[in-house]
Amino acid sequence: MYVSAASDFSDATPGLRFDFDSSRFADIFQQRIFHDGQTLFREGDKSNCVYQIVEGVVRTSKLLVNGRRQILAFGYPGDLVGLSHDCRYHNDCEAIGEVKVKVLRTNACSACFDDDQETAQQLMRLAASEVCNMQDHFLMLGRKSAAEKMASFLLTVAHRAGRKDEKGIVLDLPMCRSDIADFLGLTIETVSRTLTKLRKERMIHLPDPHSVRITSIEKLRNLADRQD
Amino acid sequence: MYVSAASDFSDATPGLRFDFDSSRFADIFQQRIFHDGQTLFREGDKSNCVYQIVEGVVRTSKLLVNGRRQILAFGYPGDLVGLSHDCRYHNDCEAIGEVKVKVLRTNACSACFDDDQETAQQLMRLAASEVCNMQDHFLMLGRKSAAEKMASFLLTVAHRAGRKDEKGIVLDLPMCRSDIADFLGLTIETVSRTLTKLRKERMIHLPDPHSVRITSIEKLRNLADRQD
DNA sequence: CGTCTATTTGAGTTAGCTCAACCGTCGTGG
DNA sequence: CCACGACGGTTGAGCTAACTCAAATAGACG
Repeated sequence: MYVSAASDFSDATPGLRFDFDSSRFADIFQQRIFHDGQTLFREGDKSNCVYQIVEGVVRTSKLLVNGRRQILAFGYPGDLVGLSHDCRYHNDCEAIGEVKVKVLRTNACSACFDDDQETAQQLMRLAASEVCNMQDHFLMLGRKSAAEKMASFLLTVAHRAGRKDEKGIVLDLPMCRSDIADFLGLTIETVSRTLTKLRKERMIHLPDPHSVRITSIEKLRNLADRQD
Repeated sequence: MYVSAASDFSDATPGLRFDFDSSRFADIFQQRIFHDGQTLFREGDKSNCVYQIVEGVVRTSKLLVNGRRQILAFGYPGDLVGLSHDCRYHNDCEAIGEVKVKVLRTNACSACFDDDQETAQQLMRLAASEVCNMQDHFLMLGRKSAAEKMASFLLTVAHRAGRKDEKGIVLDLPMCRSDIADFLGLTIETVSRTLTKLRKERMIHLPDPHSVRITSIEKLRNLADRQD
């Protein structure tokens, strides 16, 4: 489970922000580093920690028996991963590159912080707002073309982690093509072709495979929710 | 937002059950009937009610600007719809056929029931378990073929609202083909053809368009999460 | 009986998939 | 230092699952 705690990621969750009060939780907080590809947790593991990303990016995913994979979300700084309604994690979570997290131990079989009503309410709102983000992901998976998916994805990352400079907006894509493919429900080839297509249509530059410069955010927005 | 409150819907949320203590909420509870196609709420509406389905089925959905639609979930008796993390609903919700609901007025801008910690915790767990259900829906939308989607869908409905008799499991499908199509990310034609295909492969009978009899649950299960 | 709507079925098209080749980068070992 | 293989990404060619468009069928209802 993935929860966005930053205010400026999704238009659907404006102004929502959540910072753990570290002093209050000093006894249960702990910083930790994960390296590229390392697992934070796996589906089915007993869940006794919630993680808040401090630096870097993680991916949460589910596997089908035959090896097909769906990436549920990319977790950026501020986001929470690992919330569960029972004692188990319900998806895998891995680091993409170097990732620094705060580890928050939860009491036995609950992520509700029974003893702290205020925090529980914060988590409730976060969970509800995460449901909201997931709903947009549904729309994308079920009802958008490859180009529309890619445009939506780039805009989301831009909104989340884009840096503005004189020539436009610059993004890092630390995840590999197969991560993007499994997030959007496409193949790596289609991801690659679609990026090339957006480049040829002068919406983006691709200085290298893991950097994107958005050169026309208007075109990209038109594509992401086209009217036809 | 949709929350499953019944224990036996998803294998991922075993044993989770939630019944509002009506006596405790007598002052804010109210029963209400909605007729086929009637709207419980629309995306963007101010959210001051949560609904628990008592009889019938509802659909929650989101619309793309161009009219494309994604159905997020079908709400069955026991389920909660209309939870929000802010003051607004983030999807549409309509009745399918005659629907009886309990209406639960929430205080101004919160579904957290600030004054009732126990209920707040229940809702938290429900929201988390709903996220869990949604994750399975992701896998289906992003990574399954039409036949696999249909098989998964039928099994889910069977688990939720199937009746067992001497010849197998019988389901009602009160929703129309276009609802199913928009839930699975397919077209109505593909839904229809896929049902016909499952019928010809002797997994189901179709006595009429809104009834299904599962004749081989094993075949259906194999198809839903095939190993190849 | 005619109209309307939902569903099914058929025929042809296409977006995205599969399979394969190719390219550039990087780390390793001779 | 270079050769080599591994890996991630891009591109091409052909295929196919699902889509679009169209027509046929079947109930429901006035």
